[in-house]
Amino acid sequence: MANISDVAALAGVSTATVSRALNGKATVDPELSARVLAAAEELGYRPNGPARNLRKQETAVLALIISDVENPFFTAIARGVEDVAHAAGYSLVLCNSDDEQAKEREYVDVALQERVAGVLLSPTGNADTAELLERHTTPVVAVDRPLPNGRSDTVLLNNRPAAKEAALHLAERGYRRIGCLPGPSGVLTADERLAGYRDGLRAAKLPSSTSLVRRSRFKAEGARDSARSLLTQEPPPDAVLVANNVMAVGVLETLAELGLRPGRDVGVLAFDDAPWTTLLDPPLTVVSQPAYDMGAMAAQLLLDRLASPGGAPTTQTLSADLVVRGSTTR
Amino acid sequence: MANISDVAALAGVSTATVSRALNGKATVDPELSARVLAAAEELGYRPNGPARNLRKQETAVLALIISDVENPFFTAIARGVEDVAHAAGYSLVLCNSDDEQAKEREYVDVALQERVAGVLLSPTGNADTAELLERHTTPVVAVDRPLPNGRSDTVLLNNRPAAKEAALHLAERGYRRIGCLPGPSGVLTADERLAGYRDGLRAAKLPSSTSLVRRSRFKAEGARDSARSLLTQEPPPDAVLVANNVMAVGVLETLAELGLRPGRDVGVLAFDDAPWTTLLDPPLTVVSQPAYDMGAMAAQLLLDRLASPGGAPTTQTLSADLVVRGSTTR
DNA sequence: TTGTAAGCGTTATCAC
DNA sequence: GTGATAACGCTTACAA
Repeated sequence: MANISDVAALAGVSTATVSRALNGKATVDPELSARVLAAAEELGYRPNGPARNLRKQETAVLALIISDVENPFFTAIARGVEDVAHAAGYSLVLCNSDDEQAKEREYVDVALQERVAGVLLSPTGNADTAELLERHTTPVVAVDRPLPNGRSDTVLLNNRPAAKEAALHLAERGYRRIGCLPGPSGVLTADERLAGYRDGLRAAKLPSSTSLVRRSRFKAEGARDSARSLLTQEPPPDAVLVANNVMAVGVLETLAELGLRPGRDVGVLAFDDAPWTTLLDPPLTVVSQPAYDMGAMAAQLLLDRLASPGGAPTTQTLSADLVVRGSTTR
Repeated sequence: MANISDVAALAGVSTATVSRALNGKATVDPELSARVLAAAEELGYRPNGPARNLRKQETAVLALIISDVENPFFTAIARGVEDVAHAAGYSLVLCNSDDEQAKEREYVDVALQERVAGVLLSPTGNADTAELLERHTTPVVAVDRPLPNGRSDTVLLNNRPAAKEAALHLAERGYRRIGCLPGPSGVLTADERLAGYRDGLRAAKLPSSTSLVRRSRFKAEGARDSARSLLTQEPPPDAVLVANNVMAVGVLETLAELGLRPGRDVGVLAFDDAPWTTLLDPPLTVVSQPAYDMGAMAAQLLLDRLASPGGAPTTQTLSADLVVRGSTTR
């Protein structure tokens, strides 16, 4: 592949001039500049990224490490990040940690090695990763969940109030034994949604019981098992609050298997407003998270941090909206 | 950030020895090696990627450029690619072209500049991109759609027979005016699905008419408009074949707005088996594409090409499965 | 087995 | 306004 010397030779100038011309520096003769551009075009010259990054000690690449590429919530975040990053001249690379601490660790390692300008991360809760990032100077923004040590810019959702509102809504609709599938223990979003759910039950003066809660991974598979175990006990719950849209798929499948109709037999309320939620019969009542905005805001925070490295980390908390549909109507 | 000289100084050896120790070369004294490892650990040393890539003239990174991160079909491909790449020691970076030729062009440019080891691409049909890639030596594999010039390894689906089978299924179920939303004109997958649909109508001796076809982007929005225009004409179609799962969302929304029930009023059959298709009432009949396998196969093809650069490009074609559910039962 | 030093392709500093 | 040249941090002959 052609390098800067090839271009210089063809244009009959020095490599310094090629570099200046190609980077649009003011101080270069228009005629030479034209010759350089023509030569570069002819050779299909593309500057060597690694060499440039090495010399400049910086890259125009951001890394976004999310826990599930197949979850629309995270892909919406990715779009938000990408639009803002792109507008500022940064490329975005996406990495999928699968909610596994080892994979997350590995991708953070790669990002640090490649000296990306900054990292956006929805942390699995791996303390190693947090420590790793803290020891290095690469700016980090946590999205959706905070880093264990909490010493970074962070964009969160007000999970606890949102879950409380959701539980209260179920209570108002006349459901009396409300179950909850909050997601995995130890993940803050899950723990907060569980706490909010309990807040709601308390406020509605409904009995709270551990037998109404099942922890599982944020996956359809785990939710299927949890839902089956929850709904086949005696007495069964008459409603269920589900922590995300992927789990909601598993829950709804289980309801269908058990011959239970959402709303009439069992109230169903899930976090995340996926595109298919309105297609169901009855349509799904959801807690809609501003995923795109969370991504955009996180990217902006990172760009700000790159522009002015000093200063204390900030935490932005966005609000979710309860969108009432048919699955919470008896 | 600590560099190799810092480690060398702390361990009391030369940079060469540090490099050899850290890269597990055999010829290094165990005691020195231990000292190096300890020093590297203490300093939180992480080799500078750009410097290493520059020196070695190679990277262990693959780029996957897909046209829609929010489409489960493409994220499933991404998982297939990632698993295979990861097992072979490569990192995967994901880029989202949004089905826009300019963005695709830009990401290919970035990939070439960064000297990634190889590129996987579901092309938008941009001839520029194809030419760009051809002029450089970076290996490329096309997934789901071929490159315009067709001179690369390629993994495809047998779209035309699959669409024909789908159309025939609708005919067998007694639908007589079968419409089609094949996706954008000029995109091969869309054009092939349209051709297969016409094959099916011909085989079933049903009338084919351009008034039964609406072209649009592979998006819910476009499909909504197309479906409305298709279904409100006189006489309306009694079934519709939809080219992907994202469009299917738009079509199903439109049916609901028009008060039409899938299956009974209008037969609905869509490409892609998204997780939510079984939750609908009636559940959606689909053409299930082996997306994960397509990704895994494409990654393998790329790895093979990296291992042995010579040889003619191959094209692998996978088969889709018709999964019959309720939306094609009257 | 270890160290010295060249070189990967850029950009930036310095003379001219 | 342009050209030589040093430097970025690493790996790898080659020498010791």
